[in-house]
Amino acid sequence: MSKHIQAVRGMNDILPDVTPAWRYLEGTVRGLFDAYGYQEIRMPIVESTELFKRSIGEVTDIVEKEMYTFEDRNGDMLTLRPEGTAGCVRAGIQNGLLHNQTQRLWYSGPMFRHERPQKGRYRQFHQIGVETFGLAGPDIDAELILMSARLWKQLGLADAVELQLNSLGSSESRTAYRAILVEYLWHHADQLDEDSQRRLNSNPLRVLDSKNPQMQALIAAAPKLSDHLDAASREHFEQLCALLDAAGVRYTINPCLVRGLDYYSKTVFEWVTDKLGAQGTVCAGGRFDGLVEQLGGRGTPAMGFAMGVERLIALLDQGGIPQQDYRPHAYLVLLGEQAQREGLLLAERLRDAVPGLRIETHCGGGSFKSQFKKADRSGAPLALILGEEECQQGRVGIKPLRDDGEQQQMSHGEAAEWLASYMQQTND
RNA sequence: GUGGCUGUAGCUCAGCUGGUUAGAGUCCUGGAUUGUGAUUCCAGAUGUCGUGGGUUCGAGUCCCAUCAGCCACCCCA
Repeated sequence: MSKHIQAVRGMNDILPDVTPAWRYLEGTVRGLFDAYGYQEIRMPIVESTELFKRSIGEVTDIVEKEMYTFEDRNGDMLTLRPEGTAGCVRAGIQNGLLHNQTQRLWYSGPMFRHERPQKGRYRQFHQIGVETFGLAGPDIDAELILMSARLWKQLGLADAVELQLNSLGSSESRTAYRAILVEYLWHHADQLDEDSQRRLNSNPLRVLDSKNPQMQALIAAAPKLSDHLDAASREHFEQLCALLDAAGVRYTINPCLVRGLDYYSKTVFEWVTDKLGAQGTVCAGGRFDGLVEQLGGRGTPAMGFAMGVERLIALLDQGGIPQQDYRPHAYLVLLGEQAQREGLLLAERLRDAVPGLRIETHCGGGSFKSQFKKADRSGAPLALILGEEECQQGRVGIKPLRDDGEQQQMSHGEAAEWLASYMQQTND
């Protein structure tokens, strides 16, 4: 084993047995975004380290100890993106997409964080994300949540996830509350556990989210974020809730829901599941009205979310995905030298004549017996047979492998028609 | 970064308190059928027992280190 080079820890191969699930998810998501008028954007995987420091926050875990950062040959510090929002905002500013206009964008791709791998958590993982720009109201917040809710319905996951919602207030009121909270916690520093003492510096609001039972009394007595919301944020949040109520989307208001990235303000939300162990957040996002300006653009309201693809795939695996059939319709079996020469050409002609037809051509010779075995394994419902006899007569055999229909011989032209009508009958 | 559990054929696993040439199922290949698959029967192929050290007359089995996987903490999608 040591002679073999292994994949880098926490970076997984996505093998053919799961790629159908990935395609199903990606296809469904694309259709969903089209239905809401969102446009795709693709950003580089590598960005300046500075971008993430300025957006995610210098003292967050992500920036302090989880980024894959390296020096480029010319001395620039670069980082494999740990999330998508920063790059999306950068791309928007750089290309003038955010200047005095509205954008609804989506992206998907790999992200990198150097964490200890665990169920639902990998060093290379995939996110599908959505960002909107130039829209300040609770209506866009609601649209994003409705869109995600529709996705769960389409994927058959509606019963597996639940929505948690909170408001952090404007960046000003959040900052003010943060100071009040820090002061409170500072006064009780002796009662803080080790994690919370660390969070006091990095992300004090996260102390409220502690799972430690011994911290609960202290947390319960702490000043409440909701009591320190500015009036505009409170109204924004109430309107969002009303929109969700009207749409019949159920949610739980979780006053401890805080999110780890510095740029969030006002609305934050998470879709969580109890079916994936410790990494239960499947989709999360929020408003980041200050980020565009922070990255050098003109002040622009923004709201987005990201989904963890591996986690969604894991959920889909539990519920079973619809039979998306990428298997061939027909497996072409070839016996004899002439057939081996003509087989590839016959397959090409059939693909020309019958759009959408999936044919797997046998390569590499072997007995009829072994070829039929492979035909069976391929999952194809039909075997096409080209042997010496068929070659001489200019014909081809078609044998159903999944029902007890008779094997038939026909001309190549007839075979094309037969296959076309077969595909129509089976609605494929 | 911290802790617990696990590493034996491509895959799923057995291998008792250390004792000769390391096993099963599956998969793969060939045959029983000179041109017909999933069943059955027969035969065959495949392992540096994760890696490196140590203890021992002898290590898959015990000890240490290391790497990887899983789970939890932490973090977060």
